[in-house]
Amino acid sequence: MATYSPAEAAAQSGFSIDTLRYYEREGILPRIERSAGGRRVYSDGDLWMLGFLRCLRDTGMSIEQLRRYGELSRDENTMPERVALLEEHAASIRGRIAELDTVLARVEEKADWYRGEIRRTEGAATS
Amino acid sequence: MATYSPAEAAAQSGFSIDTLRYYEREGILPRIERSAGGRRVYSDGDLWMLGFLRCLRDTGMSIEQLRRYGELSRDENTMPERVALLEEHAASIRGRIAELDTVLARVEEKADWYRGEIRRTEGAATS
DNA sequence: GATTGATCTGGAGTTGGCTCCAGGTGGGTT
DNA sequence: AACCCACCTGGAGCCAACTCCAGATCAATC
Repeated sequence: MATYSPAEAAAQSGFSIDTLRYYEREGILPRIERSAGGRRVYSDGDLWMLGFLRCLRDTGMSIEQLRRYGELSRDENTMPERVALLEEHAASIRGRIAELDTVLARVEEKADWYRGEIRRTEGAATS
Repeated sequence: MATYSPAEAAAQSGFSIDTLRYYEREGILPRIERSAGGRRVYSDGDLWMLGFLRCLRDTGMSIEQLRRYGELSRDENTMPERVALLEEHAASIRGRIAELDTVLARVEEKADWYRGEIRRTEGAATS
């Protein structure tokens, strides 16, 4: 199993080093292994978790919920809860997509309307 | 043309009264008409604008961009800029939808995997 | 005309989620 | 052994976007 320095973990996950420490303090991440000298040593598993956390975060899961997921992930017997949490999040993503679809249509409609107005105005000026 | 009190404008737009004042201070909204006594009186046009601003805001447009849109809306000759701004926003919405689609698949996959694990573990316990 | 509730103003405070800082240590290189 | 850069800790600071507050005013009602 490979190991990673804080800088590598940050580069690969897209979180900043400060954010990685913050997530650990907040209990989103487990206590990360340390080297003899006290530096953090991230494992493949940690990186995997980070990748998934980034997905959740990027799709709007709050720090509070992230912490809940992190805590559950440290207990083997919580898979049903994790499923529930993920399904809830999936539902919120679907809702969000629906909302975005609706607004996208409205924004495009409005842009079209403006384009029509512009043409109309140009026509008036030229006639 | 109907008119609306701050409370009505808030109720219909979904913004709080404080937010309406904030948006006006920030130049997102135009200076709203006042009654003899100095109270704000919102017009149908204002409410329409608020409805659209809410769509933009809810789909992640920043206050900064909202202000830009608001400012442009006060000048008749800026329709091309408004179109550009809306198209840019439409593009960002489309990008966001694509991202959400991707993550949604991944989250569902993970939930499925957990469900598989749960079944496996139950099976082991029962056998 | 007194009460009550909505609204006014300018400015301070809050929240979520980081981000930065000071002062100190680790450890590979010259 | 001296250098230097990455990293450590605890805690302060920051940013966007509101949200709340104090003290005053307006307007409809008793």
